Amino acid sequence: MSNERERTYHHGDLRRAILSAALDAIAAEGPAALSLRDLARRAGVSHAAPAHHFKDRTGLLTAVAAEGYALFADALAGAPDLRERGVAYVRFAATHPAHFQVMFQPDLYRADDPDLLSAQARATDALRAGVADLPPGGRGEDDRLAGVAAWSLAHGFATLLLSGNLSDALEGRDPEAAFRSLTGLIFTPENRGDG
Amino acid sequence: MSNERERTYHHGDLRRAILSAALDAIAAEGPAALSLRDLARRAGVSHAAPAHHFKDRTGLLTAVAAEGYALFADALAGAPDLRERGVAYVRFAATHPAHFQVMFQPDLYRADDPDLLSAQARATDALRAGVADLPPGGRGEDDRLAGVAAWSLAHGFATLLLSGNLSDALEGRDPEAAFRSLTGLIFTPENRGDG
DNA sequence: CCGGGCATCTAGTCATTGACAAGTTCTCTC
DNA sequence: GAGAGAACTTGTCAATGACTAGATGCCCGG
Repeated sequence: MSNERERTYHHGDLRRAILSAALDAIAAEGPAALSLRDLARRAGVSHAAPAHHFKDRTGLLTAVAAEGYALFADALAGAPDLRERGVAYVRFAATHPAHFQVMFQPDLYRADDPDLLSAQARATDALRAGVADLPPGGRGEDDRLAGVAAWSLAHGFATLLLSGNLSDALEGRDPEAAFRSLTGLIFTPENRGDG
Repeated sequence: MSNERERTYHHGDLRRAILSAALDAIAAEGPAALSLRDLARRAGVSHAAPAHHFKDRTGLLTAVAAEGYALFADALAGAPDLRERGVAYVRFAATHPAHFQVMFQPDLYRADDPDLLSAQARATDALRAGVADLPPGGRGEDDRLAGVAAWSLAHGFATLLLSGNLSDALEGRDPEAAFRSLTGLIFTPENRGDG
């Protein structure tokens, strides 16, 4: 029960410790720089300890992606309308950069992992629910394209933000607020979907 | 002068051979899976040969990014108006997935490389030129936001496309065409910038 | 209370890789 | 035709991911 740092044989919650350290490392230097042995050192355990919880380097990244999609689904579910869902999308990326980065690089993890799949499904549902209250529509498959458009806008903004490509244009402005007013430019009154 | 595969001591054009092999590998398995030694094997040279041309693994990826930005600038420059520039953006991503992937992951390469910087500047100019012919504007800094919006839309679409997230929504439709009609949904006549 | 079973972690090893150093072979120029 | 330098090779080292076998401590049944 050593919740303290009393260095017993059993760590207590090594899985979470490794995951958190991984998130820090990814946020700081990208997923490529991630080293299992380094994470083990930071957690004060042997070099093979992480393997027990995650099997693999890929397994660790799969866990990151799964957790990411779960948190993502929660974040999206809390938003009232399409616009705020977009804002939540951007906010999630800004708040959980490591998760976000891994989630959208499928070559980093095992896409067939059960935990990942269910979390991913929840997130997809939340996303689709947001698109559902788009303009009246009736234009057939254009509705789907409109969903893709909204998704692309939020995703592009989030991605560019994380890669540092928006720092010039935003000049220190709050990204979230910037995105909110940005949507105001695009979704003019006539084709706006929210209240 | 052995332009043939006559296996002389000097390869002939090893730099390009390594670069091309790298692009293949990245497109197939992502930048993380890239191995200098593997590229050397494919090119039929010793394991240290790539280092002479690229110094580093990071150096190789820097070269990829630099070439990418150069090609990107060319691709963007050819487009007549904002919408077509967006289409060119998407087309570039689809045509040069490896370049595109590396370009927008700055933690993979050396951002202060001279060649990279000049190519990047050219691309940025081409991008800004596209935004210049946006709606009449007069709304002050909203113009900048509108540029960010257009960029986000194209970038998000391209990124989601490459990560395979649009395959469901597009159902085999041509991504380029899909993006084109998508822009038609957003840029309604009144705030459309092109002819 | 205690003994076995199991999850958790350690220690040791191997193949692979990136990076570097030093040497070899070719080419080009003066 | 020699030497200077570019292009490539060989050899080596530390670090890493992955695997195996073994040590440790917690928990549950008797």
